[in-house]
Amino acid sequence: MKIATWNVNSIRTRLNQVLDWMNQTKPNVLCIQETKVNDSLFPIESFTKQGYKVSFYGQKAYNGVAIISSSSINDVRFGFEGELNKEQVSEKIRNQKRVISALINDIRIVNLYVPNGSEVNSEKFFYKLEWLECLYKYLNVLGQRNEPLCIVGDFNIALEARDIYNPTRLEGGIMASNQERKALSKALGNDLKDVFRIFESNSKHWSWWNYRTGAWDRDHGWRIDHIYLSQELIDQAQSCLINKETRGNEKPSDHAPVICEIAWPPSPNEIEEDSFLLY
DNA sequence: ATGTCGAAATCGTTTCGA
Repeated sequence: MKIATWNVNSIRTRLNQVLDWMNQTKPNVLCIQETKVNDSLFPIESFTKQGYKVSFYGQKAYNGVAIISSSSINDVRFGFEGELNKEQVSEKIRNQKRVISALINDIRIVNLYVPNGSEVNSEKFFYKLEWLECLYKYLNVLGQRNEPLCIVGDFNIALEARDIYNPTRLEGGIMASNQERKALSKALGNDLKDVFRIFESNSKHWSWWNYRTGAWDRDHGWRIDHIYLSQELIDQAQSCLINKETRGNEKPSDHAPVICEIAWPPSPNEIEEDSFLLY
């Protein structure tokens, strides 16, 4: 099973690039962020024509998330309020459409667009920290349900020095501050693992290059798009790659897709071996 | 400090967010 995440920076502007990439890559599930479109204007048919189902949670101009899947999409939940009660999610958090989740092949897929935060200690920065505290509560609820978890998205945070092209200069700044890193690490807890780091420990693997400053040409990138898996899925993970070539397209998104492959559902053989190990 | 994008409103240039 191939699960991918991609911040497309407007699904309508990027539609043909996304369809081309899907045609080449054939993901089972593609989670997209920054769709920047009202639900009534989402280009549903472009995906259903290719045999995919689609669920979305969007708004005009900003934000917006969607799940596109070849298997049926079940128990779709919108926003943090899909799991938390109203007192736990403030109105300003509810107003930005950044969270959608669903059960697909018995995996709870969560698609996130974490706020950018603008500058450390700005109003938007504190919004980001509040949002991450909500994420912590949200993932706590999910963790109690015994579903295999796959949390993907644009996290707008590089958790480690090796995830940034110039850590000396950039650590401590937005997307690499201690406050953001601590808040995200707390939200993720101990069970969820960044599947990319299971297969690749070196630096210089990026998923985002700023449109400004010739970042792509200089390879000045950040790895801020992640796929986190709970243990039973990590055990079945086979690969995790960043398709950076899409960043070289004409009129590209500033983000590249990240895709992981998981042997799922596990073969009957493996299930037997697992139960044997219990004895 | 700034570069470039995408979308919306103020409709052709400006503003916001990233």
